Amino acid sequence: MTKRAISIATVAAEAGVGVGTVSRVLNGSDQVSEATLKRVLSTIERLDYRPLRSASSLSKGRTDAVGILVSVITRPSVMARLVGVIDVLSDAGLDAVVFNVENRAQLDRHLSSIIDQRRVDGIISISLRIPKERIARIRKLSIPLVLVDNSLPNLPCVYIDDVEGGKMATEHLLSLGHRRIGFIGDNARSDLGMSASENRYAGYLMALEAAGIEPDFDLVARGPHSSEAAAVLASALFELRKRRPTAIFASSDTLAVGVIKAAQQHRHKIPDDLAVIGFDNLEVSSILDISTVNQPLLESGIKGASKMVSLLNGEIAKPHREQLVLDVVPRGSSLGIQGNIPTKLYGVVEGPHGLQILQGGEELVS
Amino acid sequence: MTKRAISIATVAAEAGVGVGTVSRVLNGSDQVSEATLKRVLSTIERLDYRPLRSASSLSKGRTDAVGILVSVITRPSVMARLVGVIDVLSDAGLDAVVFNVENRAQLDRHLSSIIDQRRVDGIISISLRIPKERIARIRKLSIPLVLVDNSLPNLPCVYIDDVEGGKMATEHLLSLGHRRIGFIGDNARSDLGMSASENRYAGYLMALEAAGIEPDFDLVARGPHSSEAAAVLASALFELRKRRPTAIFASSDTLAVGVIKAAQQHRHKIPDDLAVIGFDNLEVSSILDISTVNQPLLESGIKGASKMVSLLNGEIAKPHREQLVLDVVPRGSSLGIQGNIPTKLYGVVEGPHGLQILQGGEELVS
DNA sequence: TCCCAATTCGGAACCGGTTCCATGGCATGA
DNA sequence: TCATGCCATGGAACCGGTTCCGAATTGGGA
Repeated sequence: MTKRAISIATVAAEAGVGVGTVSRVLNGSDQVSEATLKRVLSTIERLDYRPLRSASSLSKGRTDAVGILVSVITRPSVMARLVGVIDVLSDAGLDAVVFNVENRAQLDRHLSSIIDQRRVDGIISISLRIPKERIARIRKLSIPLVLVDNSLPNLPCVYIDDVEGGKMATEHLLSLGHRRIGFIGDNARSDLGMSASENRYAGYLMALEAAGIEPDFDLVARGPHSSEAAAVLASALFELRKRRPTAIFASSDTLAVGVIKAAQQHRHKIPDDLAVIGFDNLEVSSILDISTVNQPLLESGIKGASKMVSLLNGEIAKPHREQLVLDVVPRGSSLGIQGNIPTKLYGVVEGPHGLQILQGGEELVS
Repeated sequence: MTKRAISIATVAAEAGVGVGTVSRVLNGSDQVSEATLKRVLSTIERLDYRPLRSASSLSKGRTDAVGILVSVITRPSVMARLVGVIDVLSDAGLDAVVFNVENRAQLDRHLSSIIDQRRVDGIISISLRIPKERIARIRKLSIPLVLVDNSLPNLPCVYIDDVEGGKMATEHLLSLGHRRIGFIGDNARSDLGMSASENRYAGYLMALEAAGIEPDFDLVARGPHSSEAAAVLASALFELRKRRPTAIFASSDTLAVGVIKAAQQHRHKIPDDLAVIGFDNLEVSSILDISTVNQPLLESGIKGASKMVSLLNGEIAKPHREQLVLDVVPRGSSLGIQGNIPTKLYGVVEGPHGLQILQGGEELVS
């Protein structure tokens, strides 16, 4: 309706060169003489010309965008990974197209639209299991696929050993002398294949067995992934009275928060009456002084996206499959040492309108 | 390298029709006879053909993608809005391209690349102020722009009245008899223009003035947006001994968590020694029984994205500028009523391997 | 039986870049 | 001086869809 947007032809005409030359300038070819380069660049500048993305996508045969499949995105752990992924892609000049997946049907719909329409150059899957037949199809089209927080043979992925993590958490409680250790985890969701909680449960069982303790399934409870649900489940475990657990391993910090809240309601002192350990080392566990198993969340996203960038550059992702390390972070909820608030580098100063902590003390990522 | 992907020409040849006809079938034109329609459809099915996104983008002149600019994405409040946006866009068949913005330079870089290369059809900005000159440019190119958690004249936006919210929170504390009310908020960040905390502070001052209370700037503190920082600041306020606040308004729930933690460390009973109210009504405030001001986070994303969908369909976004309502959610941290854990619909049942809360009781969004 | 309008359809032109090939100019070496 | 070769360059062909125009077919009415 208004005047037509300037195209590469306009620039070429204006600069008195051919379209090929302008294209070469845009793509930084060295086949252009100094003088022409300068002239074309100044024309581009003067006309404020930018090549149209979809046109270059069409002829180049790639989109410079990466699709990110994310399970229930609201979980803080998932989010941390996502942030890592987005930041790396953005630095590499790639668009991050995010697809939120909440059930199997959505997963299928998104996958087929992504794959078949080639709207992205690669796919990163976060905390999600992709069905076998889809993987085969992706392979056949040779679209790079990277798994984050998941592992499959022959595919580049970044993952942790959830079984080992569950074992570590349980061993921590065992080492403190606990024998009746409860487990609170997520409902198994076979549709999306988020198996972290169940794997941690497996580790829990292994640790108990190694310690010669018969597992008591009355101390095991599962529910939706929310603090509220965990609190309800913990309350149910407390109803066992004498037979109640002296310690609980919650398969994520979000659940651990609920457990602690329930314990407070029931007037159980932490950690004397009930020790608690969570998983993930979310910010909330630090401030609430909850023991946990640390896993590098942000890092998993960063490493996963880096692999994708390598693959798109035709390189081979250096460590093809990468397992990140876990470590127990003991805090007040199991040790009972009154941990002080971590002041880190924070320095409180007198500001213009009250007290102030100056920025930069903040844990900035990049 | 391998056999060339099938194109619309292949389908046309195979079905014995012209490319135009195939295109009409793809786009649901009614200018196609029943018989041809069926034949083309079956050919498409047989060849498993899908039109290439970038090709159709080029000729249609649109990308069917929306750019989402997000401030520091890690904040739960921002995340909730983002989820709302993504879900609505996804339902409308639009790609969500997410850009994480952590400083002014990034904002500029992303904006120019988005706008100039026309890689998206519209832009949604979440909790972010777009510089005036950029807005002008976006307007000139007539690219739809929707603001979420921000408001500017003549632009479609979804927002709340932060000043009013700050007033409501403070009035809640005043109504409980508190006179020495502290404020803990974020550092002002002029670069990204996230002014929510400062606006809530303005409301705090207004409420105090309306109650005839002289503001005491010794009770005001600002720092980075984290629980840890808030805990440190709250501790500093407690050092005032006799002059210390009897209540604190934290400009977000994340900060309120830190305040409560600090109070516990200092052996201040909540709410008797110290009442606390936050802002946002995050999940954590519910489980920790923290009073707060509820704002519809998910809804803001949903409404913002809906406006975008309307705009892209050439319609006019119905309520052009939409202000969402706030309401105080009084909980234990100010009222002191021992709120029980909200059990909602949760029913605990005996599962195959321990107790279980069946899914569906979970607060599913869509 | 003939004419006109409506319906359906084929295919060229086009969207705006990229790439490859042919060309012309210049320098170098014999 | 001429042959050789390299480098810079113009421009056609192409990427894979969409759209529009003109043609062919059909049906109905006179």
